[in-house]
Amino acid sequence: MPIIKTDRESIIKESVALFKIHGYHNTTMANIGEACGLIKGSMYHYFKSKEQIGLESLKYIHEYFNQHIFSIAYQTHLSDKDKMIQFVKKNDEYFLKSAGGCLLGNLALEAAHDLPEFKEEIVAYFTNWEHALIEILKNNFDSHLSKEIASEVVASWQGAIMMMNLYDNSDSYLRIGKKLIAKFD
Amino acid sequence: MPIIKTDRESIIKESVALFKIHGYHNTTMANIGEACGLIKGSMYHYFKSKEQIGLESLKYIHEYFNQHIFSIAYQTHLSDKDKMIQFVKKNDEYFLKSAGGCLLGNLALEAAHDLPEFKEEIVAYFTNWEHALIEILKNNFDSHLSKEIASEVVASWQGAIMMMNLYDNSDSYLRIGKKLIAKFD
Amino acid sequence: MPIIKTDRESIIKESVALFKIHGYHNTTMANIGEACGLIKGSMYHYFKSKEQIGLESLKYIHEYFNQHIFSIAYQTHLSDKDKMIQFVKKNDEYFLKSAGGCLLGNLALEAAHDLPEFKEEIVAYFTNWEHALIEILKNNFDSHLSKEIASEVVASWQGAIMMMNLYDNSDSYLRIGKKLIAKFD
Amino acid sequence: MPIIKTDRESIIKESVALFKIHGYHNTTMANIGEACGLIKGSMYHYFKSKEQIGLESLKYIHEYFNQHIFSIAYQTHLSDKDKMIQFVKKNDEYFLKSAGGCLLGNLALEAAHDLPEFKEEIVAYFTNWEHALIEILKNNFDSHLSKEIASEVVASWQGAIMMMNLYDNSDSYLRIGKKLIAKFD
DNA sequence: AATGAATGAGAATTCATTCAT
DNA sequence: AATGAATGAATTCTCATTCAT
Repeated sequence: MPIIKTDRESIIKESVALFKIHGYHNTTMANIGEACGLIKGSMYHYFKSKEQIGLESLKYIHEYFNQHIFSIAYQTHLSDKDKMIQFVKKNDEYFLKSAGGCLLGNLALEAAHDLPEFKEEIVAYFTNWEHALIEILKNNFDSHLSKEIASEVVASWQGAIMMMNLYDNSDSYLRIGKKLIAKFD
Repeated sequence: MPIIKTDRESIIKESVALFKIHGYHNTTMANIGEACGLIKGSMYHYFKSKEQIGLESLKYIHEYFNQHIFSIAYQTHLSDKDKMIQFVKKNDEYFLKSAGGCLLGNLALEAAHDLPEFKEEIVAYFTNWEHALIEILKNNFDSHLSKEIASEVVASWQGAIMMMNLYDNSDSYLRIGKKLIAKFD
Repeated sequence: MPIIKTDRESIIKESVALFKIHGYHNTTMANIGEACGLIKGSMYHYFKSKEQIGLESLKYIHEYFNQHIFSIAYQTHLSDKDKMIQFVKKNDEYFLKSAGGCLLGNLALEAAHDLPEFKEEIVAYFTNWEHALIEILKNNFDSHLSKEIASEVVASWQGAIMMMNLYDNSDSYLRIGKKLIAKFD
Repeated sequence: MPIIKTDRESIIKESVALFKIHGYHNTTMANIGEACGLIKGSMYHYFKSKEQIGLESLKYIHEYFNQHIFSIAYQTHLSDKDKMIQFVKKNDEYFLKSAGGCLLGNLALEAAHDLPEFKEEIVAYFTNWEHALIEILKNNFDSHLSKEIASEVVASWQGAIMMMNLYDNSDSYLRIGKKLIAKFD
């Protein structure tokens, strides 16, 4: 996993914010530069292309989820229910706070047909998300059902994030996590 | 409302296909022209701008759903269960056949922040979708629950369509419709 | 001199109005068509090119001046003073009524370097104007002075028409004619 | 006001020359670029649009006149007659040397109706020109007559510059200045 | 005569990228 | 590391013109 230096990291952070809101193709190197207090040409000191910035942005967020959210599923000192509570809590914190929804979800549609490296990262992200949920569910649901629930939840969350962005209302989104936790009662 | 003449309509159809797969900003007038057997400049005979093509593409699909899918909810000669069966059937037919997922959903992520007219149309589409579902549900579920189910289903469907596009697997997507019909047993 | 048919003439009239206000290069065939209630392609039934419309517009106005204004100088039944009074009167009538100034003067600058046929017509127009004035002046002023006055007056009138258009004030313009008539007292 | 950096200034200078000869609408960004030894897109490094180049070209020449010609009227160490002699001399130098006539006058005809910012600058230029002349005249002529002479002279000069461009003959143009100076004898 | 459709060249503008300093 | 300048390709859009009907 890429350990990003401070300056590269700040460019990535700004890029993530811009890509989430405006999309990949509708964000320019000049936009990113402006957000970083640099001119567009200076970005090429840190990244060899816009595509690399895009890809590292995806990896950066993916890694964030791996470390702070998906990892919860693999902790040994928590009960399954507590894992799920933590998982949902962290997930909600991230998506309620972060304007523009889910970077990987947003770019999924733009990238699926034209940017294979992006697609690969995005697929891996959603797969890891599902695996994490399966890990929490597997002791309480059989393997097949766990998989079903996991993929349903990931999809529902993504759809709900999209709607939350359109309607500026988080009720539906939050209900998904609540129902998921309720499965452990 | 948009009673489009044959030629305008064929441009819109090609545009819809391209926008769904490549996104709005990553589809050029030259791409659209090529798909229509015209040169790029000729499109301006029919539409005053790319943005107008985008907006009419959204309206065209929205209208298609109004006429062929959402309308099922308001038919008087069908039972609620049969309405839902029909609704799900038509929905599935559309999304399984049509490459690239849901135009309105796809553009929601790209355009929500930069193209307010697009956003307006997209919001109206999802609202109509929910209203149609509520109409089918309202005799069997109380008002509040109907709304909840409807918005959940729309979001889940959108999320599932996104995943179907990424994973090339329709199982999760199809399960949503099945569960919805099962609510009437 | 071209005897223009009714329909050609109405296109020319609209074109004159548009060229005066917007200039030659900034007036499109579509603009002209719209003003005539035709589509742009239909103009090619009457004229083979935009350049021909431009040239005939110049000739049309030139001919108008020949017939209605410059001709006054060559009438035999009027005194020189009365000729000048009539000349100034007709001139004033034309330029006060017609929005946008002098077509030939306006296009002079656009055409002088890039449209030699236009330039030729424009030069002929101003030359005829001067000749007419010389004709009226020649009995009262020696040949050299008549020429000087004539060319000064044409230039002053053109400059004043330009200013009248910018400032929306006809005082300076009208003074030129008055002074010219006063030369016969 | 426009303290233009070297490179911006050289683009403006080339643009002025092109606009004077070919007009605003008939000069392309590619023409300007070629004259500057750049490709058309590179101009956008210095100016945000063609319109901005046009407007700055007008301001540049206006400023030139303010500093080198109009300013003569407000100098304290010269007699009125000497001011006028200097004024005419500098004016003549400029217009005899500079191909294509008066930028502000030329664009007045093209732009007055479609580019309000251009018109504003052009009006201000001619107004300053008149004010300068009034300043020189006011001690020898009453206020009303000074104004009349000034506006007549500006208009005559503009008309004469137009004719000088068409006929390639500066006699009439030069006579205006001579007569103006003679008023002080 | 007139239209609507189509064209091809070219217009202004954008943008990722490169490079000398 | 950072900048400002420059590039070349591409993008949206315009426009005079042609042509089949």
